[in-house]
Amino acid sequence: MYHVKKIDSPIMLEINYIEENKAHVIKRLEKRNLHDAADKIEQILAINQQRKETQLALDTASSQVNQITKQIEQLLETKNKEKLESLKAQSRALKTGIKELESQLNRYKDVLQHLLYELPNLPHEKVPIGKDATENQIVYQVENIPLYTKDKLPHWELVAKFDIIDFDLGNKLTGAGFPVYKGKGARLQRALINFFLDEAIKAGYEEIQPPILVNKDSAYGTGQLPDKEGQMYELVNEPLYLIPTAEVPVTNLYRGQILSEDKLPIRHVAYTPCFRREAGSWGSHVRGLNRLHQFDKVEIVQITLPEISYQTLEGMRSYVESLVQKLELPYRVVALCGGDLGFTSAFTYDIEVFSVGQNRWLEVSSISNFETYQANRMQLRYKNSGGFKHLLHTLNGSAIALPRIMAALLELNFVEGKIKIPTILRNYTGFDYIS
RNA sequence: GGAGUGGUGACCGAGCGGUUGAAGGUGCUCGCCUGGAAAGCGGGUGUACCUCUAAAAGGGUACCGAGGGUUCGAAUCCCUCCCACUCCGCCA
Repeated sequence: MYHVKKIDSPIMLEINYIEENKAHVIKRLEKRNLHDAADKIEQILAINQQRKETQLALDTASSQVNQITKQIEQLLETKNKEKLESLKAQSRALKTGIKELESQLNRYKDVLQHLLYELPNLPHEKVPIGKDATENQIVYQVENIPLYTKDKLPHWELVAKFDIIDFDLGNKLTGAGFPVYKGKGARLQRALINFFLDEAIKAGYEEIQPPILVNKDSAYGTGQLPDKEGQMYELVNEPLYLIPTAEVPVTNLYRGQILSEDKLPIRHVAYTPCFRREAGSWGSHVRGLNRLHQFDKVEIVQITLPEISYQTLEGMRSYVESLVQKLELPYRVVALCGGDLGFTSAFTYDIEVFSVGQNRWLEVSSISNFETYQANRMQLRYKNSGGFKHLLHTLNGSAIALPRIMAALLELNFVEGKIKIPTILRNYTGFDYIS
């Protein structure tokens, strides 16, 4: 059986913060519309109190045993057998109580760990108030959104017309949500991947090719577990998960590390396929490439000092914007409101491109600052010049997820019966049109 | 799949029942030396939890892959599991 490593420290760090900032924590959690936030926090603190009391009782008893052991050591040479035996008996008697206390303590720790693992990150103060996606705040939008006209086709019609992506073949091989890219469709996708990777490398990100299967420790580290249990594909004969995003393996590269300041910031880019079960989220609005079980994504990850992480977030945002600009796609940037914010994130920007064939915005990138949330779970820290250890901040962003970019790109550039490839991609595709 | 070796601190590496939170080294750090550096010399340098503090200092407990057992006492002995490496086989 696979055993998730129990980590004492992050739990306790976090619990102390909660204890000292109870009102603040509850208020922030309520921003997520977590209505029972106060109850949850009270419950956590109550169990923590019991944990402390048990710890104290256990330490006291253990200390007594240690005292007796020392006395025995001294007595070994004098041959006072009776005294020796009575001390041994005393120690044995204490032992049963110790065992009881130990198992009690472990129970409290387990419960506490579960409760804390199920607590989402605290939203940053700038996160807009709101209950769902409709209340996200648009922070930027291009001025001229292309007009939807009847000659604009949704991408699922275009890809069928030009025979570049085949959903039926995917159904045959695997099932819904696993499309087959063919010919110029495959080449366009590969061109985009290479373009995104090259751009990231130019921007100073180091490329990584991680495993696309990860173990439980990794999935807990970045917070996919326990929150997204059931959303990941899990192997039946090994306790491994197919990654839902490169964020998982790439961030976990640094799990358990104490980095020196001169190594920071860490900047990585990785291209990987991503796998998501998307259980219960299918409907007519997710036709074609809009939602898939397997898709390709280029992901950027940064690990930075806490004091600059929001600057870093802005940098990542403008980097992703530069990509959609170079692809000449109309886009907007939204700040996710409390109700729409992901479980692990403290602040998230979504980049959405306009789909002229569907007359709607499509999310192509999500750029988040997790602050210390993931670092805390992963025990990812740095040592400053004074020798003090602090948790780092982790961030990541899609740069960019392929399917919807592909969809928007095909739809926008379908003019006069053929699809024009954006100038910047032509060196990568080796062709200028799909016709 | 078969056979074997091994998992110790930021890192390398000793220890194989009591004075070991853990030798030695590297790294880091402070001081001396120097015009400055290198070398050299001397000192310091694990983590977490509990307790005590306004805070620090202090006190206690636990931790040598994980879990359990033996013992007054376990890094050291026993059991189970996990992981890594090596050789053979098979295979991209």
